[in-house]
Amino acid sequence: MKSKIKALRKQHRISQDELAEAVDVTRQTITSLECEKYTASLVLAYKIARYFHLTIEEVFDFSEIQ
Amino acid sequence: MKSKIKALRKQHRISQDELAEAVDVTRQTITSLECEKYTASLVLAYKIARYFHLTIEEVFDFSEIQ
DNA sequence: AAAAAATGTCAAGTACACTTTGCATATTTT
DNA sequence: AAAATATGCAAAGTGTACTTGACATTTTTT
Repeated sequence: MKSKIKALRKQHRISQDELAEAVDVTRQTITSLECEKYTASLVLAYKIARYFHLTIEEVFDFSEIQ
Repeated sequence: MKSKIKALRKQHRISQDELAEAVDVTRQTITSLECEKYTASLVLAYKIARYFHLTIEEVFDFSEIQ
């Protein structure tokens, strides 16, 4: 699923490692989300959105669903 | 994870079966979410929220995270 | 230019979201 | 009260989110 994670991360000038630690997953998980290898779980989506002070819907792109 | 799914479904006077069909999962999945057997995927959470014309954050309870 | 930090990827393993089928009980409708 | 509909649950299977560890390449810093 497309998302603004990479763009938000760059705006905040933090590495994948820093974001990973902040939301309590491995760096590999962040890489996979940014490269659209798979879709975040609901809880991880929430943690990432909250980290950037945004809503889930603001971070993830649901336009291609259904 | 706690959610307002059951309450919203009753407000809308639809069965688990109807909601399941609307969001393209089995009735068992809806039962499991309502009984907190597991947490919806991001995509399913979105579909359910959209069905009720709400945001994901309005339907699911993230207050117990972290 | 060299060193350090950041990123992408691969492979194998674990945990859990979701399916399918089927049955038992509860609730609603007739 | 009987019939129909709705709900809860169990067990076994599939797919995928996420982990771990390790390596190669790119980007940034010195």
